[in-house]
Amino acid sequence: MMEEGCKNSIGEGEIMETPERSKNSRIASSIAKFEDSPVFNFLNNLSPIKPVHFSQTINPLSFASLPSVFSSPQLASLRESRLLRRHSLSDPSKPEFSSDPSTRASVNLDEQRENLDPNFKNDGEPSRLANCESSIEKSNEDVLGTCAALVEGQRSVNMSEANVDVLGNANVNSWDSLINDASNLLAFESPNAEAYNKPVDPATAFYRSIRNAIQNVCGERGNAAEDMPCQPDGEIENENLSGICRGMRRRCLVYEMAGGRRKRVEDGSADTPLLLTTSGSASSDKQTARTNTENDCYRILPGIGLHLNALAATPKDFKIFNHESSASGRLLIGPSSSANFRQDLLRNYSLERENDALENDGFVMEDHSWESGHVANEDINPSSPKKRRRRSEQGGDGESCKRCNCKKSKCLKLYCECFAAGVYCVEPCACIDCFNKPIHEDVVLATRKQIESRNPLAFAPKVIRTSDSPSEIGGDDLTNTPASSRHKRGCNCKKSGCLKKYCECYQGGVGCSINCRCEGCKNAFGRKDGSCASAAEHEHEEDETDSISLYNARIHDDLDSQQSHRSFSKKRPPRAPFPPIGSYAFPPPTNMRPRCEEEDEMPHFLVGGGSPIKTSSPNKKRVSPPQTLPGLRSSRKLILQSIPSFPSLAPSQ
DNA sequence: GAGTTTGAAACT
DNA sequence: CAGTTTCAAACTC
Repeated sequence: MMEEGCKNSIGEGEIMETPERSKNSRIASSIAKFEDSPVFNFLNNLSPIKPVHFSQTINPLSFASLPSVFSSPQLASLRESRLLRRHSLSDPSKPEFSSDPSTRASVNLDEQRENLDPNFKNDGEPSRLANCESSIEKSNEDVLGTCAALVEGQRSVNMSEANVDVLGNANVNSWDSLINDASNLLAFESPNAEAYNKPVDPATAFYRSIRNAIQNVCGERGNAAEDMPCQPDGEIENENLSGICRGMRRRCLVYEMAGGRRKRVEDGSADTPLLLTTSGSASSDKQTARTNTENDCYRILPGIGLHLNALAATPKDFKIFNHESSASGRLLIGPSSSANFRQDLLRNYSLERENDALENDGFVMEDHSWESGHVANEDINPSSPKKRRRRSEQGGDGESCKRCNCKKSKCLKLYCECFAAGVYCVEPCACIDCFNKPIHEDVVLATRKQIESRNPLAFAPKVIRTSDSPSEIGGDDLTNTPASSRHKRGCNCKKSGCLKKYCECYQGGVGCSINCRCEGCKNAFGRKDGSCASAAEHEHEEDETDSISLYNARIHDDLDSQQSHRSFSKKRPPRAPFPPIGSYAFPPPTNMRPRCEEEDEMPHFLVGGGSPIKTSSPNKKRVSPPQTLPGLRSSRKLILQSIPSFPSLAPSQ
């Protein structure tokens, strides 16, 4: 059907070309004859091409980051110019200029097929092409498998180096090499003629190896591989990989959503890489259909652990993050765009794999890295309709991305959620005079450094796990309750009763502790005085006894699985490294350790002595969030992921 | 959408 | 360290 559709499409394409040559009556006449031919009619009756299929075919890895690549300014302009070129040659009324993406995709498909096989049009051998496409797809799968092996290998490395800075040299080398490979895979599809033609650099070598593999599969096509679908358009300007990387820089913090699907525990999702997805422009992103599905979104995880600042955005949006949205574009603050790019490649690759797992098993363990209390909060405090409305107002599917509205801080203070979360502001932000943008990277980094000099933990997660010190827990079965996590500094609420999101503890989904200086604490997650929830909450609690039991059970299960997973090299790699954040002055000074679920262990420098963290659990009994499973999951997430990783801070603590 | 409330962050 | 101011999110109307 594909080949037929293609044939049909091409036939139409030729027809469509005719108006341009209307001056040539001879040609017009030929075309008229062709249109009247039975073959033409037959072709016309064939089903249209499914552009998506082709898109997937040429996107073997389906990296979620691809969209970003294509949405990068450079490439966007390239695409634009390409469109313009075609436009100048054809009648705007033709399908290829249709606003209908599918139509356009079809045309592009034709065009790419022509590139793929210059003889396609003339010799009319669609079946051969189809075979080749199929083979290419198969080859791509092989490539994907290879990449999977690479990633898996890297995971193993990371597993064995669980406590080693992911950005450490050893890993960096390994990751670099791996990601370079992935980058090359990406280059495979990039319109980057220069990168393609550049001889002998490792990236090119890898790319060519892929090309050769595909060529082998499509052997009969001879040198067709030289004209792969990814073959850059002739008009495309030369761009090196770094250029692509630049296009990848816009990233979204992915805020997972409470209602997200539950990931399979067995797959070690606990260490799901931080899936900081690239977002790119929505339109182009949609072409990477699979990676842009809702399924993907919920697995994309923010890279900031439980930093409350970032967390705040989670409940705020409470929607499955849709990295497809350009509105949600988010660029992590960091000096190395290429590093970010590579990390994204891996993250997105992991995402893809998770996707596969989901599709295959239909059950993927949910990573709640960010929902934590938010989920619960949202449920508990469903004042959210308004919030949701507000968020939707702010940007549709990109809701899950943090957007600030800073007006005076220039987004260079912790007031700014974006800044505090370690991400650059993006278009959807309503900030004014924003300096939290890549172009002001120096300023951003300097400011962050300054803030950190004032408070080294300023960018550290605010909600931390305190269950690592059982002796200080006071017998509380911390592992069973959200109480095992605490706001590291405590809140200072006076009027909200710690029942609104003004309260960072509440917002973080944790109970107040003796660290808190709150007044009239009624925190549903646990009061400062350790008392139980209010009477009303008790009633609610009783109503949900079963839910709480289930909740506790789940927590146990999660913890158990978490424990067991740690010993498995099979486990996913630690959450992908948070892109280097130069401003994170933690030694090593220029790199912020990725906050990964792997590192749930609260660094003792935080748990132990110098930390203001309360390890004691004032609440023997914790009130389960007034929701059942969603809340439970969220709580679990909080426990599992609220662990910051700032080992380098240990000395100061 | 505008205005108010709130508490963290920043400042003194 | 405490008090005050600034700020932006959360919230209300």
